[in-house]
Amino acid sequence: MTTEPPYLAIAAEIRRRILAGRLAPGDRVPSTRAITREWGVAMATATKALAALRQEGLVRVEPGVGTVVVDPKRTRHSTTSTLTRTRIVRTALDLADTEGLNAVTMRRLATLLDTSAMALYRHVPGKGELVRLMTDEACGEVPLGPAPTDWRQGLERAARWLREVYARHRWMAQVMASLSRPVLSVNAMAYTEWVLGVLWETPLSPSQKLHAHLTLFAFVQGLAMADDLEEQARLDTGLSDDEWMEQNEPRFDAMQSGGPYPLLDAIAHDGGFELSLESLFEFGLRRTLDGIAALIDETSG
Amino acid sequence: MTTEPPYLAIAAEIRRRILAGRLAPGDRVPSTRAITREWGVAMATATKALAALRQEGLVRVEPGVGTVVVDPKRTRHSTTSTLTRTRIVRTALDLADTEGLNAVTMRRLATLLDTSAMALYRHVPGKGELVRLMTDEACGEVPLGPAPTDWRQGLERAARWLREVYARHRWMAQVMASLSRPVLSVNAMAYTEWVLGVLWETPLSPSQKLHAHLTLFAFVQGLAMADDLEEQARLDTGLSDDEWMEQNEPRFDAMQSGGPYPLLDAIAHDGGFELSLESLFEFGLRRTLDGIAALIDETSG
DNA sequence: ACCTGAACACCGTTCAAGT
DNA sequence: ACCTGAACACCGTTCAAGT
Repeated sequence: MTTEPPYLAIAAEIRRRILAGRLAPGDRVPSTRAITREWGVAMATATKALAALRQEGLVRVEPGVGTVVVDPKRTRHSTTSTLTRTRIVRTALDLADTEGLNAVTMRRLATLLDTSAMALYRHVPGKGELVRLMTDEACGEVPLGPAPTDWRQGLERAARWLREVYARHRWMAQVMASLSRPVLSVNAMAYTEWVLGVLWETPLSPSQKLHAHLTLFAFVQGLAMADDLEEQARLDTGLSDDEWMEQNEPRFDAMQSGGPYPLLDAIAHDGGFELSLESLFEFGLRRTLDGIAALIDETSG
Repeated sequence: MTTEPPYLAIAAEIRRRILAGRLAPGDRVPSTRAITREWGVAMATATKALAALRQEGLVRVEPGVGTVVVDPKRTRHSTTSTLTRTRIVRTALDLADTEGLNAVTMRRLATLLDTSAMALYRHVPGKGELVRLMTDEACGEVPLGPAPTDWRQGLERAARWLREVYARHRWMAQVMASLSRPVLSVNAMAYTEWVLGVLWETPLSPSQKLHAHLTLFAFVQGLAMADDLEEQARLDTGLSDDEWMEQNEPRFDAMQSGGPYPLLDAIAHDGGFELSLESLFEFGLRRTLDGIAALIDETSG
């Protein structure tokens, strides 16, 4: 038996653990750091050992997790579909929807698409532009339909359309809000045009039409931001809203010492009166439309 | 002359450049990378050379910039004020106000406070909690004053209060919005209590009171988000809104091919009818209050 | 008691090199 | 033409060590 290089010996040992089932598919194999400790070798040796296993196809680097055991049953995308801008944008969209915008990193995206991070830059100039493409794609998913003749029905449909887009893609609340630098999105522009068209027959001045549109937009945007923050909190902490409230009860109690809040208390003890973002949307939508109706009455009267 | 170690020779050369004025205070000295290229030495040598200069007090590491020449005139905080939670929070607040929330990193904060990043963790459990402390501090800056007896005046004052808080600290739009997991802030709770108090004498149900409050909150939040995104864009790109518009004109023109937008065009060519977030705030505030007034009339009538 | 340095596991992006 | 690897200059946080 010739003296085997240490890195091969280490790779062999980890291979044995995998084949014996002691390390199941998806499990993390020892990190380079762990290997240096366990075998008393240098980092370079540990890295080489893992690289050998990676080359064999036994393990794979999962960004954000570490090096994990590959599942041999999961038939790897043998039809290595070519990398295209659309494929990148769609994958990024899915990722943002399920794990939040923070999870969309070039490296993570690259492993999902089975390429290197740098290959993405051949199809997309950078992350900023990628996010812009994602918003445009998202705005194109839901059709607006023909504009109703009644301005109120039209504004209401526009608000519901926007709310649905945000509901499908909560992360969009973080990027859509800019008013003076509108998102360079064909589909977002079509939406604005649609709303202005709906208001065209009203006696409002062009400036008032734009203000009316953006008032409703800001309200829906504020709600979407709340939606997004809560979703993000759920993903980050793994806690539901109720669990979070329960866990933070002592802190809320401690804050009571800063002064009594009888009205807030009354509401909290009634369980927030079935307050949901859905009921808030319906309430606020009606109030805002009533307010705009008052202005239109005033102007035409 | 004994053979000087290479790292000392390199340090001496850079020192000469500084003393000769070829490298002025604030200028970047060669990075470790640049040193390896210029002198053909290993990274370890380059690092040791810079460390020597740092120890002398001639240069200092400016996170996000590199190693820069120290200004000897700027009398360094000789009264090394002790590190306290308040001092950390105030410094973080200033930093977020001037450079955005993204600029608030533990390392950056530490150099501003003349300590190591890890020293901060002795006073603050982590970054999330730091941001929470910042919001509470910010909400405490502006006094709400006594509540008016008229609900409409009260709601209006609440909206203006919130808008002022956001105007002073644009980054807050990113963290305040959550409704089901309220920010654990004494001062934010006091604000909610104040608004509910203002609405107490109206004939609205408790649930409607809460909805009315949050409708206005969502609107102001949506506007604040726009403010923040625009500020952030200005900081990131260094472009004013007008410069940005000019630079992106070709892209907007290209989008026209996706369909004609006559109404948007008409507005764009009139310069947006003096649309500003300020005029939008005034417009939307009035509409929302009118809408709530309609509900109150209906309920009491 | 308080602070530090090195390390871990990440980021986006540049650049030179490979097929 | 397309993709890759190494590198740069960062992150937040843990841990063991220093004064």
